[in-house]
Amino acid sequence: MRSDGKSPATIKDVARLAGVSRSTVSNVIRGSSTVADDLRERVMAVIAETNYRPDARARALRERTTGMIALITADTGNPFYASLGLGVEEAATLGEPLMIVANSHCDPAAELALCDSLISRRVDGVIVGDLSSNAGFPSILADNGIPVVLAGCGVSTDPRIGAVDTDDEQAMQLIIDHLFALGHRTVCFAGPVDQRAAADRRRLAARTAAASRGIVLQEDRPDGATALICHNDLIAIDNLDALERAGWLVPDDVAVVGFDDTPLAAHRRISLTSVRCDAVALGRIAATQIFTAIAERRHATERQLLECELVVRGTTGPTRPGRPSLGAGWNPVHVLDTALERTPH
Amino acid sequence: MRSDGKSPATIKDVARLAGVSRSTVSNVIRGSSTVADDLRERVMAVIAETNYRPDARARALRERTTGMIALITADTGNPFYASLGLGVEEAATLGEPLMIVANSHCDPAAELALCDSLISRRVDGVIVGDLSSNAGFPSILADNGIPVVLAGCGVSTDPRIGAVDTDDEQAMQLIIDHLFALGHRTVCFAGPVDQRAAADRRRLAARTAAASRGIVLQEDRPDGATALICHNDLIAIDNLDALERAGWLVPDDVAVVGFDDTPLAAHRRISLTSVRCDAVALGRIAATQIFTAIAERRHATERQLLECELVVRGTTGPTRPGRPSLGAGWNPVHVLDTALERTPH
DNA sequence: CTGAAAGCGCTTACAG
DNA sequence: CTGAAAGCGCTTACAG
Repeated sequence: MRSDGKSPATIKDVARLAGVSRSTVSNVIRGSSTVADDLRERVMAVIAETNYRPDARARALRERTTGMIALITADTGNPFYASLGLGVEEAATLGEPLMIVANSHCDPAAELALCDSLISRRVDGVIVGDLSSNAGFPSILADNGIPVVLAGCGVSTDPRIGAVDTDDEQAMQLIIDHLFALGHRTVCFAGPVDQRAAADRRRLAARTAAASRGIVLQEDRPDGATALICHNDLIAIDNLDALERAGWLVPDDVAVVGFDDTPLAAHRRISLTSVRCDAVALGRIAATQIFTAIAERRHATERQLLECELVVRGTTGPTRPGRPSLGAGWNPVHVLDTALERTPH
Repeated sequence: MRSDGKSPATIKDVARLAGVSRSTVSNVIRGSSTVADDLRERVMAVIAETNYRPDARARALRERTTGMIALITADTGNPFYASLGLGVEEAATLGEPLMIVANSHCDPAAELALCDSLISRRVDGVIVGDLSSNAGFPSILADNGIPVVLAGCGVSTDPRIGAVDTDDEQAMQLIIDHLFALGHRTVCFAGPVDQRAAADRRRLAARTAAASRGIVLQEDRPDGATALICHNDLIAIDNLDALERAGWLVPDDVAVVGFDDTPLAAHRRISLTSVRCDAVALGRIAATQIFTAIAERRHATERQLLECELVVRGTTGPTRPGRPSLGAGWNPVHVLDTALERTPH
């Protein structure tokens, strides 16, 4: 297949051509130990002319490390995960480990299959962007000596698993307080179509916050609500669309709140009230945890919550007495896994 | 690090525990050759109780294959790439190869570094979602015996490189014809901030199509244009925002056209006229090419263009005499690499 | 049908 | 400072 019909040069080839031993070539490559200058030069020259690149597979086998980490995502179409990945990338500059980005779709079977594959491949660490409710795979990874940290999807009961997440309780309290001040007394929480841990968590936080204000919280049912609190911006933006197509006015009839403050929330035509959390920082922190855990050959066990900020925009406003509230005629849209499979309107 | 303090079971452990040779264990795992039922059962039992998982690193070294392919992306925040990845995933069910998704940001230095890493790791194949203009790394990959196909970013001059892309010439003709019919005679093409091959290609196609209608095409400058043809939806949506913030009316003063027909284009509040191309199909076709190339130990050399369809929505309308056209007061926004780093308005 | 042996391409003590 | 040897965990002919 190679144009020249030969297979890639190995360390053996280089050693032979340079007239040294394989150990010496290895030492030159790794910059370790002191190699005599003339030998080093000879080896370097041969490496350059043969275009030799050490085989990472062999190295991985020998060094018990692959230089690869995995980022497990729920929904590649959500810019939130893109930011998360960017944060990981930022933190990764040092050892430049390669990232496997895998979309589990929060499907338990897919998660398990992925977990198996990741263990077989002996990835150095795993960052979980979201997972199905009560998913067991992080513990299986830990059982196999792989450090894992949850990023943006709660805190595991397994002490061997690290976490960095938004402070959902605080965030939901901000949302509820904002809606309460605007006069809303019945609100609806709209989660994703699948069962994912992050949504469970936010749902619960919404419940607590609502209770603190005496607000009635409907979950995934609209009955009488004048505001829609959505699990994330993607869901919020989709519901905004669905509401307006069904004839409701936002924010006059019903308020809509998102979560993540993705770039689009700030778009003039969308102007979505949302919770800003620094997804890039989330990724960076998770990655840092993982990298130090790998370096110290231990699990990642730190847990950290990031404060959020409410960004008020055009989709929330005061309730207007006499306006219709949501009712039987309309149901919140539970965005499909990747928002990409929706049929275009 | 492992909770039980032991390292993962190896084939040697299994062989010992089952009282057979390593070859037999290997045969059982791979289902190959006929192993006596009783031995098979014993081995299976030991595998189950030791939780043995073959080490993919060793296997890769031995089998000269890694079961990993890479998808190189320009901008993870663009849902277009998410769809592309979904298509690859769809086609991958058979051998369930793991995907390395890497964001080159279309930066030549990053591309080269990534290329190096991919060669070292001996990935089985590479799908390129976009690349910098005249990037040489696909040929370097090919030099190293790695099949590569460009998906959605043109056709390489290197015959060893496969391609599947939108038919930009046809698509641009659709756009130009549509705008011409609406009365537009001067239009502006807005590309991404970086130099990427896909944009070069579209820019050229716009030039040809515009010439066919006697339309004046301004590139990245607004002067006198009444319509903005954007390289992709992300750029279009950002420009829509920028235009309206600057006081222009869309579509009354200026028309905006996107490319990709991402889910958001269909949103009621955005309603972006765009070119629909099946990104999932693009990914699926590219992946199929790669997989057959890998299986047949050759380069992927097919080239294929997919027809596109123009979806007319609310951002394009007839020119209105007397309305202001774009001028010195405003410049198109060239969206940053990942659209995620924009400061929120 | 089963196992001993060689080898994939590296790195790492260990002699010299 | 340099090289011979062992070994990482697999698979694949090849004997028996």
